[in-house]
Parts: sequence; structure tokens; C-alpha cells
Amino acid sequence: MTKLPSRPATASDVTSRLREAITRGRLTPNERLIEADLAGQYRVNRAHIRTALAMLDQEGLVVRERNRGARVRAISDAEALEIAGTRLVIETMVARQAAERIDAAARKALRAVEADMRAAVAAEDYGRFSECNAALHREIQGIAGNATATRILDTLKSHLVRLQYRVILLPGRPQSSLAEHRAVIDAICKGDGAAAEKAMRRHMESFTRLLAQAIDAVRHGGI
Amino acid sequence: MTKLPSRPATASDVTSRLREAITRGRLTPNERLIEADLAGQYRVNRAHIRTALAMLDQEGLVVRERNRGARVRAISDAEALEIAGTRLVIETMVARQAAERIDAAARKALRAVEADMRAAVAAEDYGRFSECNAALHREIQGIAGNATATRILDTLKSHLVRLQYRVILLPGRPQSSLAEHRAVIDAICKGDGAAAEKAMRRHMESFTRLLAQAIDAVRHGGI
DNA sequence: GCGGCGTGGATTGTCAACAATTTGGTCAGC
DNA sequence: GCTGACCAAATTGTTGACAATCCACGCCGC
Repeated sequence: MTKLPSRPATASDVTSRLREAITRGRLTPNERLIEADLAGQYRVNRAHIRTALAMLDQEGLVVRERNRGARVRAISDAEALEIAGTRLVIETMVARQAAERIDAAARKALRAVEADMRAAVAAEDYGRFSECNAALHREIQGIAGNATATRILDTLKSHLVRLQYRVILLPGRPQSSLAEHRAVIDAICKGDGAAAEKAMRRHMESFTRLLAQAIDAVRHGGI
Repeated sequence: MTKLPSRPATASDVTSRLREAITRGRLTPNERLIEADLAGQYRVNRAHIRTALAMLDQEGLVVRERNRGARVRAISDAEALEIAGTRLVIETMVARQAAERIDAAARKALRAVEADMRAAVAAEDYGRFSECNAALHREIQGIAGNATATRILDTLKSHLVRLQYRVILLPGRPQSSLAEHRAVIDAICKGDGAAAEKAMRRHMESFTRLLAQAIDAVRHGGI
């Protein structure tokens, strides 16, 4: 997994590991993050934990209250929709930029991801589908080459990962998602910025709509 | 200015002050940020400086290299345009949301800022105009009530403040900017989301275009 | 009972000393 | 004069100890 030479873990290593623990749900919303415990767990000094928590606070994954410690930040339903909406407009912009900068190698890469994705849907392997999904968006971001947008999207997504499974698991969603993704890929490969923008907006709108439905269902249907 | 009871400065105080020093240009791009110096300057322990630097790093205002210290991050011309472009799409979304949620009190507040702005232009007081500009966008964000977007916009703007003066000082810009702002305000007050979106996009596009020109001019014209 | 009031344990905040690393300069040798 | 090794100063990284704070619990008086 991580490097074996076992260079003493640094603060940003700890930050990554904590971030992952939070986004993967190993640390649950509102869970207290006790510096001494975490320090013991990750075999690092408390100071590292402290700066990691400060960074994750800045990132919005953690809230800290003076003298009262840090907790995993719970995002409300309303906030989840805000995040999805913001993500929508940025992904849309990125799709256009990707279309404007596409080249042969990038086309090939996109088609490869598409094939993977299609296979995952055919195999009904939704975990893999989810990974392909993430890979595709990452690939598009890479093509667009917009570091600012990429950074923002990364933090926005980190807030959504826990929720997105609800959407992916909706009946018929993988199929419709695949079709939407294909439209995005086609437009980008054609180098048609306007079409890519439109296709990505449609894709993200349907994601956002389904997310809203999933949230509503949960709210009204218990658990 | 700050509270007189003089509660011992905390890490996030230091963060704000450092942030301001960077955005206001008191600390220049690539300038080294030496922990001990800053600690002395702000009358604070080095540990506070350390966490402040970690947060500003996460925020993108500072870069840190292991064992080599922190410097004010210099943003390239290309990156400035990335930031402006990203800001554009988010501000556009926010304008639409503001139009959808406007109420009587908010209308009044918007009109007040508009009057201020007009007065500033008439008086050719460009510092004040710049402040009004910021106030207007803040007001719109407040009406939209989108905390996620607001947070992102704040950090994006913090990267642009140093550059925006170049745009504001262009001949005729205050007047055209005022007109664009009026269109945005009118649309929002009418509650017309689509029009607000369009007006804001036009405004931000012209800002971005002028920023690009200003950058080009600097690049080719010396200094 | 029950509401205020310490009190102790757990946890975070603060600090200073020490270790490790980088950097720039000096000097010997070629 | 140039190269490289080495040394010293400056700076960051790490650690542990101690202070301040919060919180839950039990106690006392009513």
C-alpha cells in the first residue's frame, strides 16, 4: 500500500488518511475526533493531528470549536444539494474546456473508460461502475487542464461520496447514467464545446435531481 | 479595530491577518514566510503561525515545501484566468438563486448598494467603487443563501483582489461596470432567474475579458 | 426530589527546548 | 580559477511538559 521505507509520516499524510477515513465513512458525521486517540492510532505526534485537523477544517470536512475539540462535519440535506448544484456548474465548465483541448491520446483514454464503464454496467458490478464514473470525471478534468476547477471539484466530491451510492443504486440509474456519459464523451471527442457543456449539464442535472429524490425518500420513508 | 479586551490571539485570528496581508499585497508573491519572524510580528507562538500556514496552504494562498519553509503563492497569468472563469460560473449560479429568493428587504438593500455605487462613479472615487462592487456581490450571495458557493467565491476572490484594480482602473470601466451591475440588480429584483443569470454572465464575462487584456498588456508592455 | 455548586477527569491550548535539515560561504586541492 | 568537501548559521520539524478549559457527576441545601 504505502511506501515501505516507512519514512516517518508527515502532517499531510495524516491529513490524507483522515480525509479518506471521513469520506469513506469510517469516521461518521458528528463523531468526535480526539487528538490523543488519533495520534496513537496513526502513530504520530499530536501536533501532526492538530495541523491535519486544521486543514480539514479549512476544507470543510471537520468542524472545530475552541476548547471543545473537533468533530466530523455533518452536512445537511440542503447543503448536499448546494454542493451538488455548485459541482454541476463547475463540471459543466470543465466539460466545455475539455472539448476545446481534446487530442488523440485523450480521445483514446476517454473511450477506454467508456468501455470499462459499459462492461461494469453489463456485469452489474456497481462498485466498479462507481469507480469508472469517478475515473471518467477525473479524466475529463485532466483534459481540461484547469487546476483551479479540479481542486474545487475534489473537495466538493469529497462531501458527496457518502451520498452518491444512494443515487447509483436507484433502479435503472446505471443504464441512464451510462447513456448520459456517452453523450458527454461523444461531444468532448468531437471537440464540440457547446454540446459537451449541454451534455454534462444534463448529466449533472439528472444526478442532482435523483440525489434530491433520494434525500426526500430517506427523509419521509424512515432512516 | 479589533476587540480591546485583547483576548490572546488564536490561530484563526492569525490566519485571517495573514490572509489579509497576502491579499492586500503587504506580503508579495514568492516572499518567504519565516515562522519565527511572523511569530514575533504577531506576538504569537510559533505553533499558531504553523497552523495558520497550514490552513493558508490548504486555501492555496501559500505553498510549503518540507524543511524549506513557506512562501506566498504566486499565481500565474493562466491561473488567474482559470480562477476568473470558475468564479464566473459560480457567480452566475448565485445570481439566479438570488433572483429566485429575493424579498422586499433584499430589494431595498440591493437598491441601496446601487445608489452608493452610482454615487461613487459620479465622484470618480474608484476605491469606494471597488468596495461597493464587493459589497454588491456579497449582498447577492447573501440573498442566494448558498453557503457552499459563498465559501468558494471568497477564496477565489482572495486570489483576484490584487489583480482587479488593473481592471477597475481601465478607462470607462467604472461606467460600463455600473451599467452591467444595474442589469443584474434589475433582473434579480424582478425575480427573473434566467435574466439574472444572463446579466451576471455578461458582467463576469466582460470582467474576465478585461482581466485577460490587462494581463496581456502587462506581459507585452513592460512591468 | 431538585436545582445550584463544586470537583475531578478528560481533553485541548500553549509553550519552550531540542533535533534535523537546508543553505550559503570558506577553504584546500587540483 | 574552478571544484568539491566541509562547516556554521538560519530555519523548520518534533517532542514533551504544563496550563487552561470543559463536562459530567455527585453532593448539599432547600
